[in-house]
Amino acid sequence: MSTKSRREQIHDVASQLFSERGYHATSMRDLASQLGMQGGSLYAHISSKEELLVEIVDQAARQFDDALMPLKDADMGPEDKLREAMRRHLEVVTHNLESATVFFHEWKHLSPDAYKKVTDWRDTIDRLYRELVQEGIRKGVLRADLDVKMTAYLLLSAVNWTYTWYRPGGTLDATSIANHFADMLLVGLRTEPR
Amino acid sequence: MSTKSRREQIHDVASQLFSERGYHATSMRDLASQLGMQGGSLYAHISSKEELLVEIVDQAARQFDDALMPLKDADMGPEDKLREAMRRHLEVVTHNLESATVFFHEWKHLSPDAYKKVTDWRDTIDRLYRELVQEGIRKGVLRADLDVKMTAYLLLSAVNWTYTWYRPGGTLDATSIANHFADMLLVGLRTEPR
DNA sequence: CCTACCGATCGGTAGG
DNA sequence: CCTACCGATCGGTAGG
Repeated sequence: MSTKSRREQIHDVASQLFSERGYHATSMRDLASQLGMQGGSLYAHISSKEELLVEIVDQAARQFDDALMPLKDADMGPEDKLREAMRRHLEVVTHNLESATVFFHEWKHLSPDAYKKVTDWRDTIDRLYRELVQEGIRKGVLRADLDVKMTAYLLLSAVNWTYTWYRPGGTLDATSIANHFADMLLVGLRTEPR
Repeated sequence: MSTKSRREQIHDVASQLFSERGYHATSMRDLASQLGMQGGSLYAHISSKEELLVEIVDQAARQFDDALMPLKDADMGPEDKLREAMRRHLEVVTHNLESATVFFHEWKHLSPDAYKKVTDWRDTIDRLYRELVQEGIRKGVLRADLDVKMTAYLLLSAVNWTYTWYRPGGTLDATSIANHFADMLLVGLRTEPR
C-alpha cells in the first residue's frame, strides 16, 4: 500500500515506536531513520513531536467513540448490547494494537489541553458502560444487587487489559475474545447454581 | 517517619515521579530537587538511574511473589483460594500503587537482563492463575467448559487494571474490591439461571 | 528532503 | 552533599 501519504507513514511509524519504546524514549532521529530520512526532514511534514502524539491519541479515542457511542441508542436487548459493546471495544483494541497501547500509556505526556480531552473521554466511556449495566438491571437481565460502578470497572478491565497480552496472527480474534469474556462474565465461572 | 535511610527516600520519590511522569520524562535533577539536593549529589547514594528503576520493579515483583506464591500449596478449597489470590493481588496493587504503576508501565525500559526477569515473572503469575483455574475445574467447583487461558486472563484483567482507577483514601479497600470482583466473576452478572 | 547548526538538557563524574 | 563540569543527545530551525 504505497498510496499512503508521507504524513500517514510518519504517523504509522510513530505509533509503532511510541508503543514499543514509549514517547520520550523515541527520538525524532529514531523515527526519521526508520523512514529513511534525516531528523530535521521530518519537520517538512509535521510541526512538532507532540503533534504526532496528539494525533495518535486523538485518532484512537475517535475509533473507540465511533465504535461504541452509536450503541447508546441502538435498538437491542441489554445483553446483546453489552456483548456488542465488548466486541466492538475489542475490535478497536486488536485492530489498532499500537495506537491503543500509545493511548493507554502515553497520554500522561500530553500538554494540558490534550490531556484534559483524554480524561474527559475516559469519563465518557466509563459512563457508557455504567449506563449499559444500569439498563441491564432495569430491564431485569442483570442482577439487581450489582454495584454499577464496580461492574463497569470489571467489564472495562477485561476489554482494556487485552492490549497487554493480545498478539495479532493468533487464532483469537476480537469476536471470539468478546464471546469468551461475555460468556464467563454473564453466566459466572462456578458450576454450583445460586 | 524520618527513620528512613536516604536511599529509601530516593527510592520512594523515584517511585512517585516515575509513576506520575514516566521513567524517561523524569530527570535526575527533578528527583534531586524533590529531595532538596543537587543532581550530582544523588550519585553519592546510588550508582545510576537505571539501578533505581530495577530496584522499584524488582521490589514490586517480589511483593507479588511473596503474596501469591504461598497459595500454591495452601490447604484451601479452590474457590477460597481464588478469592484469596485476588484479595492478596489487590492488596499489593492498592498498597503500592506507585511502584505497581511503574511496574506495569516502565519495565520496557529495562536493560535486557532485568527485562527478561520481568517477562519471566509475568509468565509465572500467568501460570499460577491458570493452575488455580485448573484446580477449580478438576475439583468440580468451576465450570468444566472454561477455557483455562482465557479465564486466567479475565481474572488477571480485573486485579491488574485496578491500578488505573483506584485512588487511596476512598471507601474501597483491597478486600472489598476483591469481594466485589470475585462475587461477580464466580456467580455471573445475569439474573437468568442457566 | 539534506546539511549544518542552535540552545537546552540529559546522565554522570571529579575534586573537594 | 556541593560546585563545576564532561560529552552526548535532544527537539527544532535556517537556508538551500
